[in-house]
Amino acid sequence: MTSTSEPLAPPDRIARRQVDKFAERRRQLADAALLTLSERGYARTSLREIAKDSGFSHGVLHYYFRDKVDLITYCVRQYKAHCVERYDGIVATATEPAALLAGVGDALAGTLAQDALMHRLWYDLRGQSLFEESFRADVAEIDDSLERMIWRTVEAYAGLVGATPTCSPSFAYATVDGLFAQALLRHLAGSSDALDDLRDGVRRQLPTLVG
Amino acid sequence: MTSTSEPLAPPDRIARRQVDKFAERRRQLADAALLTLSERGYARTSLREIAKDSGFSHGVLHYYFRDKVDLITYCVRQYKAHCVERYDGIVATATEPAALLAGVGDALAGTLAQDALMHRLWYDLRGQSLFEESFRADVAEIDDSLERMIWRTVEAYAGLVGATPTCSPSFAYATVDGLFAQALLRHLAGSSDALDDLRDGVRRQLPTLVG
DNA sequence: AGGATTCCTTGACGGCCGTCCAAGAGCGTC
DNA sequence: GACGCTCTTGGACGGCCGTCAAGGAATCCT
Repeated sequence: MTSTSEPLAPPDRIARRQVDKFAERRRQLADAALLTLSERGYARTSLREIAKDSGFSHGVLHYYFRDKVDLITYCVRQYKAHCVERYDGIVATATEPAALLAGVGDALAGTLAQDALMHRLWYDLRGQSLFEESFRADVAEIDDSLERMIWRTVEAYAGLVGATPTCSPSFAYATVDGLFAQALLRHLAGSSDALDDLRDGVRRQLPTLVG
Repeated sequence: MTSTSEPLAPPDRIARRQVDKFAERRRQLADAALLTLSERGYARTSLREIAKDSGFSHGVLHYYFRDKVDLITYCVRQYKAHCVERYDGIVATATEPAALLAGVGDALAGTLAQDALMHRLWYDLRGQSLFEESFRADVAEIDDSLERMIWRTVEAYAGLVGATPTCSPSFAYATVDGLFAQALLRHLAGSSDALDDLRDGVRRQLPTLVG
Protein backbone atom coordinates (compact mmCIF):
# COMPACT_ATOMS: atom_id res chain seq x y z
CA MET A 1 0.00 0.00 0.00
CA THR A 2 1.40 3.41 -0.91
CA SER A 3 1.83 5.98 1.85
CA THR A 4 1.54 8.92 -0.54
CA SER A 5 -1.99 9.98 -1.36
CA GLU A 6 -1.70 11.41 -4.86
CA PRO A 7 -4.87 11.23 -6.98
CA LEU A 8 -4.68 8.19 -9.21
CA ALA A 9 -5.72 7.93 -12.85
CA PRO A 10 -7.96 4.93 -13.63
CA PRO A 11 -5.18 2.81 -15.19
CA ASP A 12 -3.18 3.03 -11.95
CA ARG A 13 -6.19 2.02 -9.95
CA ILE A 14 -6.04 -1.27 -11.76
CA ALA A 15 -2.34 -1.83 -11.21
CA ARG A 16 -2.57 -1.23 -7.46
CA ARG A 17 -3.98 -3.47 -4.77
CA GLN A 18 -3.03 -6.86 -6.05
CA VAL A 19 -3.99 -9.02 -3.13
CA ASP A 20 -7.12 -7.52 -1.68
CA LYS A 21 -10.73 -7.01 -2.51
CA PHE A 22 -10.02 -5.26 -5.76
CA ALA A 23 -8.65 -8.35 -7.47
CA GLU A 24 -11.35 -10.43 -5.88
CA ARG A 25 -14.12 -8.25 -7.28
CA ARG A 26 -12.49 -8.49 -10.68
CA ARG A 27 -12.62 -12.26 -10.47
CA GLN A 28 -16.20 -12.16 -9.30
CA LEU A 29 -17.28 -9.88 -12.13
CA ALA A 30 -15.37 -11.95 -14.66
CA ASP A 31 -17.15 -15.04 -13.41
CA ALA A 32 -20.50 -13.39 -13.95
CA ALA A 33 -19.37 -12.20 -17.35
CA LEU A 34 -18.32 -15.72 -18.34
CA LEU A 35 -21.73 -16.99 -17.37
CA THR A 36 -23.52 -14.39 -19.45
CA LEU A 37 -21.13 -14.87 -22.35
CA SER A 38 -21.62 -18.62 -22.32
CA GLU A 39 -25.36 -18.18 -22.50
CA ARG A 40 -25.62 -15.46 -25.14
CA GLY A 41 -22.37 -15.66 -27.07
CA TYR A 42 -19.77 -13.01 -27.70
CA ALA A 43 -21.63 -11.23 -30.48
CA ARG A 44 -24.80 -10.76 -28.45
CA THR A 45 -23.45 -9.89 -25.01
CA SER A 46 -23.30 -6.26 -23.89
CA LEU A 47 -21.63 -4.80 -20.85
CA ARG A 48 -24.99 -3.75 -19.47
CA GLU A 49 -26.22 -7.30 -19.66
CA ILE A 50 -23.14 -8.64 -17.92
CA ALA A 51 -23.58 -6.07 -15.17
CA LYS A 52 -27.27 -6.87 -14.78
CA ASP A 53 -26.57 -10.59 -14.40
CA SER A 54 -23.83 -9.83 -11.91
CA GLY A 55 -26.19 -7.84 -9.68
CA PHE A 56 -24.20 -4.62 -10.03
CA SER A 57 -24.93 -1.52 -11.99
CA HIS A 58 -23.44 -1.10 -15.42
CA GLY A 59 -21.06 1.64 -14.32
CA VAL A 60 -19.09 -0.60 -12.01
CA LEU A 61 -17.47 -2.49 -14.86
CA HIS A 62 -15.43 0.56 -15.80
CA TYR A 63 -14.22 0.86 -12.26
CA TYR A 64 -12.70 -2.61 -12.39
CA PHE A 65 -11.88 -2.90 -16.09
CA ARG A 66 -10.38 -0.40 -18.48
CA ASP A 67 -12.82 -1.20 -21.28
CA LYS A 68 -14.69 -4.05 -22.87
CA VAL A 69 -11.62 -5.67 -24.41
CA ASP A 70 -9.90 -5.61 -21.03
CA LEU A 71 -12.87 -7.38 -19.46
CA ILE A 72 -13.18 -10.03 -22.14
CA THR A 73 -9.43 -10.67 -22.11
CA TYR A 74 -9.50 -11.09 -18.36
CA CYS A 75 -12.44 -13.46 -18.78
CA VAL A 76 -10.58 -15.55 -21.32
CA ARG A 77 -7.59 -15.84 -19.00
CA GLN A 78 -9.81 -16.83 -16.11
CA TYR A 79 -11.50 -19.38 -18.32
CA LYS A 80 -8.11 -20.83 -19.14
CA ALA A 81 -7.29 -21.28 -15.49
CA HIS A 82 -10.60 -23.06 -15.01
CA CYS A 83 -9.84 -25.23 -18.02
CA VAL A 84 -6.40 -26.52 -17.19
CA GLU A 85 -7.31 -27.01 -13.54
CA ARG A 86 -10.24 -29.16 -14.55
CA TYR A 87 -8.53 -31.16 -17.28
CA ASP A 88 -5.16 -31.63 -15.68
CA GLY A 89 -6.24 -34.49 -13.47
CA ILE A 90 -7.85 -36.47 -16.24
CA VAL A 91 -5.13 -38.91 -17.19
CA ALA A 92 -3.66 -39.29 -13.71
CA THR A 93 -4.39 -42.87 -12.76
CA ALA A 94 -4.68 -45.74 -15.20
CA THR A 95 -2.55 -48.85 -15.39
CA GLU A 96 -4.32 -50.63 -18.23
CA PRO A 97 -4.49 -49.27 -21.78
CA ALA A 98 -8.18 -50.12 -22.02
CA ALA A 99 -8.88 -48.33 -18.74
CA LEU A 100 -7.07 -45.23 -19.95
CA LEU A 101 -9.04 -45.19 -23.19
CA ALA A 102 -12.28 -45.55 -21.29
CA GLY A 103 -11.26 -42.97 -18.69
CA VAL A 104 -10.30 -40.37 -21.25
CA GLY A 105 -13.46 -40.97 -23.25
CA ASP A 106 -15.60 -40.69 -20.15
CA ALA A 107 -13.79 -37.57 -18.98
CA LEU A 108 -14.22 -35.82 -22.31
CA ALA A 109 -17.83 -36.89 -22.64
CA GLY A 110 -18.45 -35.86 -19.05
CA THR A 111 -17.12 -32.35 -19.35
CA LEU A 112 -18.82 -31.97 -22.71
CA ALA A 113 -22.17 -32.76 -21.16
CA GLN A 114 -21.63 -30.84 -17.94
CA ASP A 115 -19.92 -27.72 -19.29
CA ALA A 116 -21.48 -27.68 -22.73
CA LEU A 117 -22.17 -23.95 -22.68
CA MET A 118 -18.63 -23.15 -21.60
CA HIS A 119 -17.19 -25.24 -24.40
CA ARG A 120 -19.53 -23.52 -26.81
CA LEU A 121 -18.14 -20.23 -25.57
CA TRP A 122 -14.61 -21.48 -26.05
CA TYR A 123 -15.18 -22.27 -29.71
CA ASP A 124 -16.91 -18.92 -30.08
CA LEU A 125 -13.99 -17.01 -28.58
CA ARG A 126 -11.45 -19.05 -30.51
CA GLY A 127 -13.29 -18.06 -33.66
CA GLN A 128 -13.49 -14.42 -32.61
CA SER A 129 -9.74 -14.39 -32.07
CA LEU A 130 -9.36 -14.92 -35.81
CA PHE A 131 -11.05 -11.57 -36.38
CA GLU A 132 -10.13 -9.60 -33.27
CA GLU A 133 -6.41 -9.45 -32.73
CA SER A 134 -6.76 -8.44 -29.08
CA PHE A 135 -7.73 -11.95 -27.99
CA ARG A 136 -5.38 -13.86 -30.23
CA ALA A 137 -2.44 -14.28 -27.86
CA ASP A 138 -4.51 -15.48 -24.92
CA VAL A 139 -6.56 -17.81 -27.07
CA ALA A 140 -3.42 -19.28 -28.60
CA GLU A 141 -2.06 -19.89 -25.14
CA ILE A 142 -5.16 -21.79 -24.11
CA ASP A 143 -5.04 -23.77 -27.33
CA ASP A 144 -1.47 -24.75 -26.60
CA SER A 145 -2.32 -25.91 -23.13
CA LEU A 146 -5.12 -28.05 -24.56
CA GLU A 147 -2.75 -29.50 -27.11
CA ARG A 148 -0.29 -30.36 -24.36
CA MET A 149 -3.07 -31.98 -22.37
CA ILE A 150 -3.98 -34.24 -25.29
CA TRP A 151 -0.32 -34.97 -25.87
CA ARG A 152 0.18 -36.08 -22.28
CA THR A 153 -2.69 -38.50 -22.84
CA VAL A 154 -1.09 -39.86 -25.99
CA GLU A 155 2.23 -40.31 -24.21
CA ALA A 156 0.58 -42.01 -21.26
CA TYR A 157 -1.23 -44.40 -23.57
CA ALA A 158 1.94 -45.09 -25.51
CA GLY A 159 3.73 -45.89 -22.27
CA LEU A 160 1.04 -48.34 -21.20
CA VAL A 161 1.14 -50.29 -24.45
CA GLY A 162 4.91 -50.21 -24.62
CA ALA A 163 5.12 -48.03 -27.69
CA THR A 164 5.90 -44.42 -28.62
CA PRO A 165 3.78 -41.76 -30.28
CA THR A 166 3.97 -41.81 -34.05
CA CYS A 167 2.35 -38.48 -34.74
CA SER A 168 2.93 -34.86 -33.90
CA PRO A 169 1.21 -33.24 -30.89
CA SER A 170 -0.74 -30.98 -33.22
CA PHE A 171 -2.05 -33.93 -35.22
CA ALA A 172 -3.26 -35.63 -32.07
CA TYR A 173 -4.89 -32.45 -30.83
CA ALA A 174 -6.47 -31.63 -34.18
CA THR A 175 -8.18 -34.98 -34.59
CA VAL A 176 -9.34 -35.31 -30.98
CA ASP A 177 -10.52 -31.71 -30.90
CA GLY A 178 -12.37 -32.35 -34.15
CA LEU A 179 -14.18 -35.22 -32.48
CA PHE A 180 -14.93 -33.07 -29.45
CA ALA A 181 -16.17 -30.11 -31.46
CA GLN A 182 -18.49 -32.22 -33.52
CA ALA A 183 -19.79 -34.02 -30.46
CA LEU A 184 -20.53 -30.64 -28.90
CA LEU A 185 -22.35 -29.49 -32.01
CA ARG A 186 -24.51 -32.57 -32.10
CA HIS A 187 -25.03 -32.66 -28.35
CA LEU A 188 -26.30 -29.08 -28.34
CA ALA A 189 -28.50 -29.90 -31.31
CA GLY A 190 -30.18 -32.54 -29.19
CA SER A 191 -28.53 -35.68 -30.55
CA SER A 192 -28.50 -38.38 -27.89
CA ASP A 193 -25.76 -40.31 -29.70
CA ALA A 194 -23.24 -37.52 -29.48
CA LEU A 195 -21.71 -38.51 -26.13
CA ASP A 196 -21.39 -42.18 -26.97
CA ASP A 197 -19.96 -41.40 -30.37
CA LEU A 198 -17.38 -39.17 -28.73
CA ARG A 199 -16.39 -41.97 -26.37
CA ASP A 200 -16.14 -44.44 -29.24
CA GLY A 201 -14.31 -41.96 -31.41
CA VAL A 202 -11.63 -41.27 -28.82
CA ARG A 203 -11.27 -44.97 -28.09
CA ARG A 204 -10.77 -45.57 -31.79
CA GLN A 205 -8.50 -42.65 -32.62
CA LEU A 206 -6.00 -42.78 -29.76
CA PRO A 207 -4.52 -46.20 -30.62
CA THR A 208 -3.78 -45.02 -34.17
CA LEU A 209 -1.47 -42.36 -32.77
CA VAL A 210 1.12 -44.72 -31.30
CA GLY A 211 3.11 -47.66 -32.59
CA MET B 1 -45.53 -12.09 -64.56
CA THR B 2 -48.88 -11.09 -63.08
CA SER B 3 -51.27 -9.14 -65.27
CA THR B 4 -53.05 -7.59 -62.30
CA SER B 5 -51.45 -4.47 -60.86
CA GLU B 6 -52.42 -4.57 -57.21
CA PRO B 7 -50.04 -2.82 -54.80
CA LEU B 8 -47.74 -5.37 -53.25
CA ALA B 9 -46.58 -5.61 -49.66
CA PRO B 10 -42.86 -6.12 -49.19
CA PRO B 11 -43.07 -9.84 -48.45
CA ASP B 12 -44.83 -10.44 -51.79
CA ARG B 13 -42.23 -8.43 -53.59
CA ILE B 14 -39.73 -11.04 -52.51
CA ALA B 15 -41.84 -14.01 -53.50
CA ARG B 16 -42.47 -12.72 -57.04
CA ARG B 17 -40.11 -12.51 -59.98
CA GLN B 18 -38.13 -15.65 -59.58
CA VAL B 19 -36.16 -15.69 -62.77
CA ASP B 20 -35.33 -12.10 -63.51
CA LYS B 21 -33.19 -9.31 -62.20
CA PHE B 22 -34.68 -9.42 -58.74
CA ALA B 23 -33.12 -12.75 -57.88
CA GLU B 24 -29.94 -11.73 -59.62
CA ARG B 25 -29.58 -8.59 -57.53
CA ARG B 26 -30.15 -10.65 -54.42
CA ARG B 27 -27.32 -12.91 -55.43
CA GLN B 28 -25.12 -9.94 -56.17
CA LEU B 29 -25.83 -8.30 -52.83
CA ALA B 30 -25.33 -11.59 -51.01
CA ASP B 31 -21.97 -11.95 -52.72
CA ALA B 32 -20.91 -8.53 -51.51
CA ALA B 33 -22.22 -9.37 -48.06
CA LEU B 34 -20.22 -12.59 -47.97
CA LEU B 35 -17.11 -10.66 -48.86
CA THR B 36 -17.64 -8.14 -46.08
CA LEU B 37 -18.59 -10.86 -43.60
CA SER B 38 -15.50 -12.87 -44.41
CA GLU B 39 -13.32 -9.86 -43.76
CA ARG B 40 -14.90 -8.52 -40.58
CA GLY B 41 -16.73 -11.49 -39.08
CA TYR B 42 -20.35 -11.85 -38.14
CA ALA B 43 -20.15 -9.95 -34.87
CA ARG B 44 -18.58 -6.86 -36.42
CA THR B 45 -20.47 -6.56 -39.70
CA SER B 46 -23.38 -4.14 -40.02
CA LEU B 47 -25.88 -3.77 -42.83
CA ARG B 48 -24.57 -0.30 -43.58
CA GLU B 49 -21.09 -1.67 -44.06
CA ILE B 50 -22.30 -4.44 -46.33
CA ALA B 51 -24.18 -1.88 -48.41
CA LYS B 52 -21.19 0.43 -48.60
CA ASP B 53 -18.92 -2.36 -49.84
CA SER B 54 -21.54 -3.39 -52.37
CA GLY B 55 -21.63 0.10 -53.89
CA PHE B 56 -25.30 0.59 -53.07
CA SER B 57 -26.93 2.68 -50.39
CA HIS B 58 -27.91 1.11 -47.12
CA GLY B 59 -31.63 1.29 -47.82
CA VAL B 60 -31.50 -1.08 -50.75
CA LEU B 61 -30.91 -4.10 -48.54
CA HIS B 62 -34.44 -3.86 -47.20
CA TYR B 63 -35.80 -3.77 -50.69
CA TYR B 64 -34.25 -7.14 -51.48
CA PHE B 65 -34.23 -8.75 -48.03
CA ARG B 66 -36.86 -8.78 -45.31
CA ASP B 67 -34.38 -8.10 -42.52
CA LYS B 68 -30.87 -8.88 -41.41
CA VAL B 69 -31.55 -12.51 -40.58
CA ASP B 70 -33.06 -13.01 -44.02
CA LEU B 71 -29.93 -11.59 -45.61
CA ILE B 72 -27.50 -13.62 -43.57
CA THR B 73 -29.51 -16.78 -44.10
CA TYR B 74 -29.50 -16.17 -47.83
CA CYS B 75 -25.77 -15.58 -47.65
CA VAL B 76 -25.21 -18.85 -45.84
CA ARG B 77 -27.23 -20.73 -48.44
CA GLN B 78 -25.29 -19.09 -51.25
CA TYR B 79 -22.07 -19.96 -49.48
CA LYS B 80 -23.18 -23.54 -49.35
CA ALA B 81 -23.76 -23.62 -53.10
CA HIS B 82 -20.30 -22.20 -53.61
CA CYS B 83 -18.89 -24.82 -51.26
CA VAL B 84 -20.33 -28.00 -52.71
CA GLU B 85 -19.72 -26.79 -56.24
CA ARG B 86 -16.08 -26.23 -55.44
CA TYR B 87 -15.49 -29.38 -53.45
CA ASP B 88 -17.57 -31.78 -55.47
CA GLY B 89 -14.93 -32.24 -58.14
CA ILE B 90 -12.14 -32.98 -55.72
CA VAL B 91 -12.13 -36.77 -55.66
CA ALA B 92 -13.21 -37.26 -59.25
CA THR B 93 -10.19 -38.79 -60.95
CA ALA B 94 -7.64 -40.98 -59.18
CA THR B 95 -6.77 -44.58 -59.97
CA GLU B 96 -3.99 -45.07 -57.44
CA PRO B 97 -4.51 -44.86 -53.67
CA ALA B 98 -1.40 -42.75 -53.25
CA ALA B 99 -2.58 -40.38 -55.94
CA LEU B 100 -5.95 -39.99 -54.24
CA LEU B 101 -4.33 -39.25 -50.90
CA ALA B 102 -2.06 -36.67 -52.49
CA GLY B 103 -4.92 -35.19 -54.52
CA VAL B 104 -7.21 -34.80 -51.54
CA GLY B 105 -4.43 -33.33 -49.43
CA ASP B 106 -3.52 -30.86 -52.15
CA ALA B 107 -7.15 -29.94 -52.75
CA LEU B 108 -7.81 -29.25 -49.08
CA ALA B 109 -4.57 -27.36 -48.63
CA GLY B 110 -5.27 -25.44 -51.81
CA THR B 111 -8.71 -24.25 -50.85
CA LEU B 112 -7.52 -23.51 -47.34
CA ALA B 113 -4.85 -21.20 -48.68
CA GLN B 114 -6.94 -19.66 -51.43
CA ASP B 115 -10.24 -19.23 -49.58
CA ALA B 116 -8.90 -18.83 -46.08
CA LEU B 117 -11.17 -15.92 -45.20
CA MET B 118 -14.25 -17.78 -46.43
CA HIS B 119 -13.38 -20.80 -44.34
CA ARG B 120 -12.83 -18.53 -41.37
CA LEU B 121 -16.32 -17.17 -41.98
CA TRP B 122 -17.71 -20.68 -42.15
CA TYR B 123 -16.38 -21.58 -38.72
CA ASP B 124 -17.65 -18.26 -37.44
CA LEU B 125 -21.15 -18.85 -38.76
CA ARG B 126 -21.17 -22.45 -37.59
CA GLY B 127 -20.35 -21.16 -34.13
CA GLN B 128 -23.00 -18.47 -34.32
CA SER B 129 -25.58 -21.09 -35.20
CA LEU B 130 -25.06 -22.54 -31.73
CA PHE B 131 -26.35 -19.29 -30.26
CA GLU B 132 -28.73 -18.03 -32.94
CA GLU B 133 -31.39 -20.55 -33.81
CA SER B 134 -32.26 -18.82 -37.08
CA PHE B 135 -29.14 -20.11 -38.85
CA ARG B 136 -29.09 -23.54 -37.33
CA ALA B 137 -30.98 -25.44 -40.01
CA ASP B 138 -29.00 -24.04 -42.92
CA VAL B 139 -25.70 -24.49 -41.15
CA ALA B 140 -26.56 -28.09 -40.31
CA GLU B 141 -27.38 -28.69 -43.95
CA ILE B 142 -24.00 -27.39 -45.06
CA ASP B 143 -22.31 -29.47 -42.41
CA ASP B 144 -24.07 -32.55 -43.70
CA SER B 145 -22.98 -31.87 -47.24
CA LEU B 146 -19.40 -31.49 -46.06
CA GLU B 147 -19.66 -34.75 -44.16
CA ARG B 148 -20.95 -36.49 -47.27
CA MET B 149 -18.11 -35.04 -49.27
CA ILE B 150 -15.54 -36.45 -46.88
CA TRP B 151 -17.39 -39.75 -46.85
CA ARG B 152 -17.28 -40.00 -50.63
CA THR B 153 -13.53 -39.56 -50.35
CA VAL B 154 -13.28 -42.32 -47.78
CA GLU B 155 -15.36 -44.65 -49.95
CA ALA B 156 -13.31 -43.84 -53.01
CA TYR B 157 -10.11 -44.57 -51.14
CA ALA B 158 -11.52 -47.79 -49.74
CA GLY B 159 -12.47 -48.86 -53.24
CA LEU B 160 -8.97 -48.22 -54.57
CA VAL B 161 -7.27 -50.28 -51.86
CA GLY B 162 -9.87 -53.06 -52.09
CA ALA B 163 -11.27 -52.50 -48.62
CA THR B 164 -14.33 -50.98 -46.98
CA PRO B 165 -14.73 -48.08 -44.55
CA THR B 166 -14.43 -49.14 -40.92
CA CYS B 167 -15.71 -45.96 -39.33
CA SER B 168 -18.85 -43.85 -39.39
CA PRO B 169 -19.19 -40.91 -41.75
CA SER B 170 -19.31 -38.55 -38.78
CA PHE B 171 -16.05 -39.92 -37.37
CA ALA B 172 -14.32 -39.41 -40.70
CA TYR B 173 -15.68 -35.90 -41.00
CA ALA B 174 -14.89 -34.96 -37.42
CA THR B 175 -11.24 -35.93 -37.60
CA VAL B 176 -10.59 -34.49 -41.06
CA ASP B 177 -12.45 -31.30 -40.19
CA GLY B 178 -10.41 -31.09 -37.01
CA LEU B 179 -7.26 -31.20 -39.08
CA PHE B 180 -8.64 -28.60 -41.46
CA ALA B 181 -9.79 -26.25 -38.72
CA GLN B 182 -6.46 -26.35 -36.95
CA ALA B 183 -4.57 -25.86 -40.19
CA LEU B 184 -6.73 -22.80 -40.87
CA LEU B 185 -6.03 -21.42 -37.41
CA ARG B 186 -2.30 -21.84 -37.80
CA HIS B 187 -2.27 -20.66 -41.40
CA LEU B 188 -4.05 -17.45 -40.46
CA ALA B 189 -1.68 -17.02 -37.54
CA GLY B 190 1.18 -17.00 -40.02
CA SER B 191 2.51 -20.51 -39.59
CA SER B 192 4.20 -21.66 -42.77
CA ASP B 193 3.98 -25.32 -41.77
CA ALA B 194 0.19 -25.34 -41.60
CA LEU B 195 -0.44 -26.33 -45.21
CA ASP B 196 2.12 -29.10 -45.29
CA ASP B 197 0.94 -30.43 -41.95
CA LEU B 198 -2.60 -30.53 -43.29
CA ARG B 199 -1.44 -32.51 -46.33
CA ASP B 200 0.50 -34.93 -44.15
CA GLY B 201 -2.32 -35.19 -41.65
CA VAL B 202 -4.89 -36.12 -44.27
CA ARG B 203 -2.49 -38.58 -45.85
CA ARG B 204 -2.01 -40.17 -42.46
CA GLN B 205 -5.58 -40.17 -41.22
CA LEU B 206 -7.45 -41.42 -44.29
CA PRO B 207 -5.84 -44.90 -44.37
CA THR B 208 -6.86 -45.49 -40.75
CA LEU B 209 -10.50 -45.18 -41.74
CA VAL B 210 -10.66 -48.26 -43.98
CA GLY B 211 -9.68 -51.88 -43.63
C1' DA C 1 -44.15 10.28 -75.74
C1' DG C 2 -46.04 9.41 -71.37
C1' DG C 3 -47.75 6.83 -67.80
C1' DA C 4 -46.97 2.77 -64.85
C1' DT C 5 -43.82 0.08 -62.54
C1' DT C 6 -39.59 -1.12 -60.69
C1' DC C 7 -35.49 0.24 -58.55
C1' DC C 8 -32.67 3.05 -55.53
C1' DT C 9 -31.40 7.07 -52.42
C1' DT C 10 -31.92 9.85 -48.63
C1' DG C 11 -33.06 11.07 -44.27
C1' DA C 12 -35.31 10.05 -40.11
C1' DC C 13 -36.76 7.25 -35.98
C1' DG C 14 -36.20 4.76 -31.65
C1' DG C 15 -33.13 1.89 -29.32
C1' DC C 16 -29.05 -0.04 -27.58
C1' DC C 17 -24.17 0.36 -27.37
C1' DG C 18 -19.52 1.62 -24.82
C1' DT C 19 -17.91 5.14 -22.17
C1' DC C 20 -17.58 8.72 -18.89
C1' DC C 21 -18.73 11.45 -14.80
C1' DA C 22 -20.77 13.68 -10.83
C1' DA C 23 -22.55 12.42 -6.71
C1' DG C 24 -23.81 9.45 -3.06
C1' DA C 25 -23.17 5.31 0.02
C1' DG C 26 -20.43 2.52 2.89
C1' DC C 27 -16.83 2.15 6.10
C1' DG C 28 -12.64 2.12 8.79
C1' DT C 29 -9.85 5.59 11.43
C1' DC C 30 -8.93 9.29 14.25
C1' DG D 1 -19.18 12.32 15.13
C1' DA D 2 -16.43 13.96 11.30
C1' DC D 3 -13.17 12.84 7.92
C1' DG D 4 -10.99 10.40 4.06
C1' DC D 5 -10.89 6.79 1.12
C1' DT D 6 -13.00 3.07 -1.42
C1' DC D 7 -16.73 1.46 -3.77
C1' DT D 8 -21.09 1.91 -6.31
C1' DT D 9 -24.86 4.16 -8.51
C1' DG D 10 -27.51 6.09 -12.16
C1' DG D 11 -27.79 9.35 -15.60
C1' DA D 12 -25.88 11.59 -19.74
C1' DC D 13 -23.09 11.68 -23.99
C1' DG D 14 -22.28 10.71 -28.80
C1' DG D 15 -22.45 7.12 -32.02
C1' DC D 16 -23.88 3.26 -34.56
C1' DC D 17 -27.44 -0.04 -35.15
C1' DG D 18 -31.71 -2.11 -37.83
C1' DT D 19 -35.69 -0.52 -39.82
C1' DC D 20 -38.78 2.17 -42.38
C1' DA D 21 -41.11 5.57 -45.37
C1' DA D 22 -41.24 9.25 -48.84
C1' DG D 23 -39.85 10.48 -52.99
C1' DG D 24 -36.61 10.75 -56.99
C1' DA D 25 -34.50 8.12 -60.86
C1' DA D 26 -34.52 4.63 -64.09
C1' DT D 27 -36.82 1.39 -66.90
C1' DC D 28 -40.41 -0.77 -69.32
C1' DC D 29 -44.64 -0.99 -72.05
C1' DT D 30 -47.93 0.59 -75.20
